[in-house]
Amino acid sequence: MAERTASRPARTREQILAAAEAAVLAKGFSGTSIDELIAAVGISKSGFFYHFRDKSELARALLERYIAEDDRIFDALEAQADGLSEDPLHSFLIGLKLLAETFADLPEGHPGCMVASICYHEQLFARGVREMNARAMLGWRKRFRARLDRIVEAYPPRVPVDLDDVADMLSAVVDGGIILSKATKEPRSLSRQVLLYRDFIRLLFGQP
Amino acid sequence: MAERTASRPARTREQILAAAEAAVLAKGFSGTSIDELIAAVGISKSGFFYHFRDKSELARALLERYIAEDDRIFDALEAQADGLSEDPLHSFLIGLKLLAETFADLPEGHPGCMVASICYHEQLFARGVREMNARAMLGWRKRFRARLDRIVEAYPPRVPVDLDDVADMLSAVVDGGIILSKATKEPRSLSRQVLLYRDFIRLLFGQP
DNA sequence: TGTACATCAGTGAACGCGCGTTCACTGATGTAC
DNA sequence: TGTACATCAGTGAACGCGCGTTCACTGATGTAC
Repeated sequence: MAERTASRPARTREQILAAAEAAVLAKGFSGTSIDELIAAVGISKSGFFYHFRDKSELARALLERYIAEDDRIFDALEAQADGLSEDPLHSFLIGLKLLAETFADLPEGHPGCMVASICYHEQLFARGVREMNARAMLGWRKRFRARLDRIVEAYPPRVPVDLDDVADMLSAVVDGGIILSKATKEPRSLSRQVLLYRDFIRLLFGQP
Repeated sequence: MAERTASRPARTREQILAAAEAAVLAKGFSGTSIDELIAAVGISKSGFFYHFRDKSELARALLERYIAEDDRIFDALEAQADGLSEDPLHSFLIGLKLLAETFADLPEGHPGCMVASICYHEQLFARGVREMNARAMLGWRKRFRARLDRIVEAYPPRVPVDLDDVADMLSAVVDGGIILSKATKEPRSLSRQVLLYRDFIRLLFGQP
């Protein structure tokens, strides 16, 4: 019975962040109270303020954690795809397929994108948080753009496109697909949207 | 000087809704207080509760108004596009171009999609609001799907696709494009994403 | 090996402000006869 | 045309609860000598 208090090192902070992420994605930042977080984790209110100076520091940490985790996932997916094909187009297409499968494997559907949630709360946060959000989005652009640059060397696009826009479109389709899935309560929609983006890439760079 | 109180029929309700929409899209629903709305409109708190039983009725009215306005905009765009071409594919492509221009004409960028905002607050609202959200999204699917059905009669798609997914993709690209624009603070991104979706449609149904 | 001190990871109680909501009331306009 | 009543579009004051935040304190573990 004392296990709940035992064997709990600095993992409390991580538990707070996990509870906060789920709550914020489901109810928004202002809709999430510190009281409900400490109830979920099993600490006192002062325990929360030991880990975070104030609520806005929680927002910062939440976004930081989300971006790092997201980057980790993309790194792993890209490495896996690159191991399956040396051709830049095929590797990208494989990566998209893997991404779609990752999304399809979430039984309850994707819980939501923290970057998107913060976009719809932007006026609540200090400039630092909004800049972090922008950097994350631009980081994904850069990541996907690098792959597109290698693709166009071998496969000229069949219509003129701005490669930054094509890179951005993956972020847009994922964020939009999440909203589509959430609104319609059809968890599968998200992965189907990613596969449609994959069709676009195939049509755009595929041989005529 | 008394003009502020004069000539103000049932327009107060509309002013409350306009102020609420802007605030909710910028700060989230819980982050928007009734106090700030009545300050913006210039009425007392009881004046607010004369128009809305409670705050959750405001959410319902906000979503209802947003969906109606959105439908009105799409009706107008489609009518305009249909006036410019009788061919279903060309008309759809024209409509997408007009939509992109509409977005490009918003100097501050798109203020946000109420359906998306509510998705990221879903646990806050009663079932009725969430169902309204789902119906709105499915309504857009039906609207765009009807156009795609007419397109495939004349232009067989060059790769096999589910037309509901292709219809959904427009909603996803718009919602995702809004988030992309908001996060990066690049208002033009949204209309560029719509034009990329247009490229996809052209590639998908265009002659080889 | 023992003692002194520092740090870590919290507890418990209190505070005060802002929030959504209620209630009795009101002046202006509309309608019936 | 005048009077009685009803409805519309609010006002003003009060309430109480939940929220984020602060502050003094604490027991367990780590480190220096």
